[in-house]
Amino acid sequence: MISIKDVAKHAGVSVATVSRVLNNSGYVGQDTRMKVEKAIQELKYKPNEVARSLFKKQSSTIGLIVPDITNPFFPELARAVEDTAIQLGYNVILCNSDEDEQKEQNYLDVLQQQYVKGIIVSSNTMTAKQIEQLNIPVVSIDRVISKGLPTIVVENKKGAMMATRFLQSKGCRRIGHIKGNSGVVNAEERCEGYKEIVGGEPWFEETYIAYGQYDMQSSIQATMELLQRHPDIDGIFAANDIMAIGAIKAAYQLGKKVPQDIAIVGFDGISLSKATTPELTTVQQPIYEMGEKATKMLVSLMERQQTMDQENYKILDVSLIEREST
Amino acid sequence: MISIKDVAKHAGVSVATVSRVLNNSGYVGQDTRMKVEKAIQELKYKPNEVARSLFKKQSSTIGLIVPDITNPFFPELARAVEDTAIQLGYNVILCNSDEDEQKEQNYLDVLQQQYVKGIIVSSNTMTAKQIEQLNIPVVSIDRVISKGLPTIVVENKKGAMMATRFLQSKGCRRIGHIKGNSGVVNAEERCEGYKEIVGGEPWFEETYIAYGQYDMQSSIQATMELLQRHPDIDGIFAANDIMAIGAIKAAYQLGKKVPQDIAIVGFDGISLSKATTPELTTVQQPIYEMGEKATKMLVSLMERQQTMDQENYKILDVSLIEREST
DNA sequence: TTGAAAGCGTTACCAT
DNA sequence: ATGGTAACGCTTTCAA
Repeated sequence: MISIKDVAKHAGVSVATVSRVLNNSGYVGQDTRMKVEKAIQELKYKPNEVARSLFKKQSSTIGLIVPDITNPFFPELARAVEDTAIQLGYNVILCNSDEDEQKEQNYLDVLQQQYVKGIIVSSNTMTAKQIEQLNIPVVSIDRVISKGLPTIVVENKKGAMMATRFLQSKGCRRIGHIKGNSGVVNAEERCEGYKEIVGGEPWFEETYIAYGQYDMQSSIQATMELLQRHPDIDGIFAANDIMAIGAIKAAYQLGKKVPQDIAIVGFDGISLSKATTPELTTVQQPIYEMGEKATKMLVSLMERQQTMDQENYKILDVSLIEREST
Repeated sequence: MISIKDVAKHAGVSVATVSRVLNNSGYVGQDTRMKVEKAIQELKYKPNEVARSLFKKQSSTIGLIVPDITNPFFPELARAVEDTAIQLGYNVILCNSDEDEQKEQNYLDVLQQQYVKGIIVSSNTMTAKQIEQLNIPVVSIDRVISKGLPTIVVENKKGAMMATRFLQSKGCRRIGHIKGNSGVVNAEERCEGYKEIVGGEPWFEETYIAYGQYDMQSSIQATMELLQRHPDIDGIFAANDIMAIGAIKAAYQLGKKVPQDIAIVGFDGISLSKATTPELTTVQQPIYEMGEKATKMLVSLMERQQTMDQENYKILDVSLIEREST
């Protein structure tokens, strides 16, 4: 690979000068600049990012840690982050923590060793202390880690309330909930929202809540059990779209028609929610916007532009999209 | 961040010695090694990957370039690659080329500048020449770039033939095809397989082929047009699962029942193919195995273990999974 | 068996 | 306005 030295030699100047035109810092004469630029062109020189990073103690890369890349919500988010990052001159390393604390810590180490300049993370095991030790900007997305940290989340509780209330308005009398992973903030919040609406109903018991894990398989299982436990259920609010799709499947397997016998609402608004039959009624998160905002927030933190504290904690709104499953 | 110098000082030895125990290379006395290891533990030292890469001119990272991360096939593949890479001591940078030659080239540059040690790529625009210039091992996955390159693909044509023949065996008399992106190798192969079976039928015309782009939106559109053009179609082979799901949607919108009025087969076997109603009959690719094999192949190339040439071009088998859409 | 020092490709400081 | 050079953290000769 061709280095700055080669360029310097080719242009008949010192490496310092080449470096200056590269970063346009310091003084460079008009014609000297021309000569150097010509040399760069001719040799097709590309600065070595590794050497740069070593010196600067930071790279032009940001890390993105997601819990499960096979959940379609995260590729959509990743896509937004990547687009925005590229546009702002950064690359992204995508890491899949698999909801595993060990793996997560490993990736944190790796990213730090790679001198990433900042990290966007969706995690429930990570602690504020852990993040401080990193000594680089971190933005939490989709899941709150701590009130003090830069964060992009949505109105989970409100969205859940909207969904549940909507089921009521559709005439549902017994509404069950398929909850996401226990311990995950947004799963808890969505569950709270659900309870807020139906918790006071005379029929309500905790057994109307089934425990899934934000994936389809667990949801099918959980829904089956739920519907066998309470055959009178005529409405289900699932904590994410993939689980809602699983719930639809489970309902069919038990011979129940959606939405005639049972109405189902999801959460997320992944593009797949339009792909099912029936199409899924869901609480739409502004996924792309979340990724975009998080990235911009991170970059402005990395570049230490002024950022009012209040600007660093954004709770985005959600909206209910009525489709065929209700 | 704490460096090798700190460790050396703490252990009362030279940096050279610390480096030796780190890489266990060269001679290190038994007790010296102990001292150093203790120091490493106590200081929680982690070698700086950037500095290492700079010296070695290669990092312990591999690149993975996929055309579209929002197509569920690729996250599943990425997951397999990542798992395997980690296990073998490598990290992966995931890049999304968006089927865009420009972006692809940009990522190639970036990866090279980061001294990645190897790349796994799914591309149709990349040329063998382009890859040679990289001077690092590259494994092509899912799409053949050139016969001479290390490659992992599946029996696309055979799979397509199986799918089409299967539709015939189910009694379909007019079978249409939703093709993937024009110019993409596997889309062409799957189309060929389809034609191989029905190309000779008296009813067949080119207009039984509709042009999609491996995503749902384009497929809905294409299927609509196809079914309006040929209302007699009672079977559709879609070139991937997402398009098959789109085809199901389109059929419903035109008031046709699947599988009663029209049978539909997909290709890929993404986990979502089980999620639809009706569940999708599809040609299953061994997705995880593909990612795993590609990664192992790449790593063995990177580490220059002996690799018989014949071992570097693998065409994996596919299998038809019959479910409810046929 | 161990240490000193050169070098990987950059950048930034200090001279000139 | 330009060049020389130390330094970033590491590995690997070369000597001792």
